[in-house]
Amino acid sequence: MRQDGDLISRLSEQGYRLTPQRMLVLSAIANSDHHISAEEIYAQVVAKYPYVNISTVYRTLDLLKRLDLVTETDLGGGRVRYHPVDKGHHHHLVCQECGAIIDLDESVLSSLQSHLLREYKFSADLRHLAIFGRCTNCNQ
Amino acid sequence: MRQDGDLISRLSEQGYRLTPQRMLVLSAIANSDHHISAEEIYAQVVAKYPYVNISTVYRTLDLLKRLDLVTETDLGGGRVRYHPVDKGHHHHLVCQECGAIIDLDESVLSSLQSHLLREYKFSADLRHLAIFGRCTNCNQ
DNA sequence: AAAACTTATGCAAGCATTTGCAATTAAAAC
DNA sequence: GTTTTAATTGCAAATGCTTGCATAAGTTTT
Ligand SMILES: [Zn+2]
Ligand SMILES: [Zn+2]
Ligand SMILES: [Zn+2]
Ligand SMILES: [Zn+2]
Repeated sequence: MRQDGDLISRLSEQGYRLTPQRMLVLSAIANSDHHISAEEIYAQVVAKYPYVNISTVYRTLDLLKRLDLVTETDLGGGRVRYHPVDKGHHHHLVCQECGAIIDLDESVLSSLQSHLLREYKFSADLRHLAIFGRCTNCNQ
Repeated sequence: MRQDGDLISRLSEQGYRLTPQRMLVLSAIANSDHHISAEEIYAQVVAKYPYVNISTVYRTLDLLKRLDLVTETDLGGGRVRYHPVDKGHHHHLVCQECGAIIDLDESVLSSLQSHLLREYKFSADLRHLAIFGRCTNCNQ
């Protein structure tokens, strides 16, 4: 289990207030090793501090995205999932049929990244992508 | 302006009913050359047939996706957009800062596609993708 | 330490999309 | 051509997420 200290210090360095709500959201993200959803974060936060509103959770997530501290990825299942950037970059293949998720090293997309930068001068945000499709089993 | 005949015949070939609602949704998609949203489709449909519900539009879009006749792509702006598959494959680079959209030939992702198939036996659905990031102007 | 200003939160309403269910419509069986 | 069965729709409610606005909490200025 990791500390959430680095996330928290990054926040205060940038001049944002360290409210109890924000600390709890940060904690929930930093201490989760899978890809956590807003509702899971909210449940953890509310357990310790009952008067938090889910919109505060979403606003904190928004802030963390802007500061490049967490990524937001649609892995299917109707809700978006969050992951701390400093826990390492990778991607996922998501089977639309059975829901299976295959993990991918970040290097798989690095040649695409540099191609887009070279040919289109476009700096693509490919930090934590989900690519949908069909796995072997489900592809007939 | 294209005919919607091919979309319609594909539907009936597969044993689905050609209800007025479906015909109007199909028409709206086939006759739009940009990437049309559910609400734009709904507006066009309602103009000709006032008693249609937006959930029917969404259900028809769902059907068309399952039959591989339209793609659904998030190009930003808070609503998803639809495009007929038979109007040609391509992709987009979407600037998160200014909203600019750069068009991409489908070939840009074909080596990724074959890499994923070869190495992971995963058949990725890369028919109409939006890649987010920053354009030259907005990248400092 | 008040006053003035800024930031962050809670609440309620809103938005895009989905879902459950009962009513309608069409196709199939008799 | 009725009855039976299946597909499709409309409606209302639900879901995940966002936004506007007034209150609250924290900072800065005086
Ligand atoms: Zn991941
Ligand atoms: Zn699968
Ligand atoms: Zn397109
Ligand atoms: Zn831009």
